[in-house]
Amino acid sequence: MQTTTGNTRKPPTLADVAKLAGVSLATASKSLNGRQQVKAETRERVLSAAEQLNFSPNVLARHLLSGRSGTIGLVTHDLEGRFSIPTLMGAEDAAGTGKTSVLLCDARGDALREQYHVQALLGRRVDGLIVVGARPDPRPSLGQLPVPVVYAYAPSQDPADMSVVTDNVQGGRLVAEHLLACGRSRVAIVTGDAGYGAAHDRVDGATAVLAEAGVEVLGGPLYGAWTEEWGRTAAGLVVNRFADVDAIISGSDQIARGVLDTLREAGRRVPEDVAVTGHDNWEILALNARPQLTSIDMNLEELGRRAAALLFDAIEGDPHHGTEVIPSRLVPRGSTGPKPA
Amino acid sequence: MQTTTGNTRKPPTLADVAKLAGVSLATASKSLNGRQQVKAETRERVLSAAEQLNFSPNVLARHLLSGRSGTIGLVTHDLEGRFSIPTLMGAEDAAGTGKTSVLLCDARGDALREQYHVQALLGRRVDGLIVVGARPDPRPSLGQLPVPVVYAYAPSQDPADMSVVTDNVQGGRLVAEHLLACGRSRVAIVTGDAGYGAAHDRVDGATAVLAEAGVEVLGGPLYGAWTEEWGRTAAGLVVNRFADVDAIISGSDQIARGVLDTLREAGRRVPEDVAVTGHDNWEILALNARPQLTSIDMNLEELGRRAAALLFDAIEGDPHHGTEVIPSRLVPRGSTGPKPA
DNA sequence: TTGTAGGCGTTATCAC
DNA sequence: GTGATAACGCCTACAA
Repeated sequence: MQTTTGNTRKPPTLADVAKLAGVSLATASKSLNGRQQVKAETRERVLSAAEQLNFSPNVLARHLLSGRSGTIGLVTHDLEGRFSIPTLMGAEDAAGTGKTSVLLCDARGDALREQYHVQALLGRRVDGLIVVGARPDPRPSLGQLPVPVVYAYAPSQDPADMSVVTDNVQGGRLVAEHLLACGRSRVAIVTGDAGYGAAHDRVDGATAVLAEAGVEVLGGPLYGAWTEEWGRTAAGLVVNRFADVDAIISGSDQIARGVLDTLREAGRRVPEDVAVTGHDNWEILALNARPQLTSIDMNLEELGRRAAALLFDAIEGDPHHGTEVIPSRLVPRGSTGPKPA
Repeated sequence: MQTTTGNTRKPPTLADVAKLAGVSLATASKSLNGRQQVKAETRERVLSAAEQLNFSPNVLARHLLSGRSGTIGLVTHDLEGRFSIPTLMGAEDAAGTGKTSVLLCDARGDALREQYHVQALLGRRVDGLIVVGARPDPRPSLGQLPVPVVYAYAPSQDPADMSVVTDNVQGGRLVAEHLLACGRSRVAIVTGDAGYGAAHDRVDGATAVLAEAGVEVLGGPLYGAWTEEWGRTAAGLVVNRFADVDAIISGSDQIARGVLDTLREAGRRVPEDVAVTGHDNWEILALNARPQLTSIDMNLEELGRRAAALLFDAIEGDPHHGTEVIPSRLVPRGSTGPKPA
């Protein structure tokens, strides 16, 4: 580690390096940037001078010329939440590997705050913007901006925008296919708030597959809340009304946890008597469940990476349009399995 | 909303505004920055020109002069984790209100990646750095850097650095005081990995308070893992060995959830027979528990805000030193209450 | 009250 | 191979 004396001194500039190496600014620049038009020995001298001064080039100054800041803005609406974080990780992943950095803002679901942050980011001359929603329903477009925008998780209402979302319908299908493969035929669905498009999509995917197999959802899907409490309550309703239920599809892992609790207390064995599935693959819930929870992973990190990739394409001048859908995957665990004969 | 035509055109510059307003660069600058040396009417003209062009000043260019980038770097080691997010929110909160933005990097617990990110951030001329750890144990210092650094959640091993951490000892005390106030005297402790300093600190705080009241911890604290599974197992041990236990202090909310499950299945009523406390106040776990979980909130957002405040102080030339401790607070819920007579 | 000119740190384009 | 020099977009003395 270099012995940088003091905290306050301004960082060394290219001029300092050049002076120390006894060359001109131009030569110093070329040396450091690997240009070929400089003698090896000279380059050595510059490099060691830079090393000695602990020089790191001022990226901001570089931006003035290039017109690119090497920075993207990430506006999230759900920083404390479950869904934005993996998306954000994926985006940071895709961005960070190169030499673009991520400016993070939390708009907390407030359109005004969003507007404010977007303006601030534009002032910082970000090369592009990713907007991560809090829930998967379509949201208003930011409109025409001087830089490309990708909407992640929550798509833009404007089909001309770029959006990346999870495939909730397919997620629902995966669950149903899995349960059918397990030999289940008395299937109930317990899911969350009917105000969420995702709730319906997941139900639609599942019911479609079940219907093809001639299986009807017992009593129809039960909508409620995204809580364990509702899972417990709803599972009670199901068990009372359909004693021979052999599978319960839950709209989220939280709901599934509640379902599992009620089943255990009702003396139903999982998965022997009743198979249970969750959704989201929230490991803190899924892995700690008894038994561990079969769930749908929405591949949110992949979604984030994809969003970043689309954004970079657009920045490079190759914009896509419309909504891209990231498939989910089933993560089978102990809460499902073949139905005993 | 301005009708910005096209996606690709370069943003307008101050020169464009000046030209449109028919004034010089300097006058345009003064007008936009509220300098007094310009006629009201002229200012109007400039402002409306700026409006018309949808001009937003290039903050990066401004940095070249001021030497400040209006940006801080946030290096986290636990982006997917429970603890860094609220800290990050607090920091973003404190920063975002002003006009400094946050550059986010996830180092994922890897020192090399951390080093890399720090260099990248320094290249971007951040005004300061906040490093958020993944676990509360002391970590190696980054050493002398050209900008101030604050270590959040995980303190630096070097006392000359600035650190902000949670008060785990005090958290432990709060729990013990609460349980004593509830009239409990047969108290067990179930906590996580003994490799975590936080586990010991919380235990120490609790046992100290209990000892003062003449209460010993039944069988001594049980160390294990930060999982529900261990909570279930350990609670089983406790109940078998100490039938008259009337309180179980859990080292985390996850553990507490496991404890609650075992107690319910053992036929113990909570809180009547046994009071249970958690730690972390992870709402997804605490609020969904039966009954809802009394827990310790570490005030992580406050921690983040404080870290940012310390950083800003240091940036302004008023650096603090040493480790600042943020007190926790008890959040009482249904899992604790007075012991019935 | 307004305009001119220099400089912030870097890179690219030329001459040398 | 190397070195002046002109940008980039903005701000701030200073001059007019």
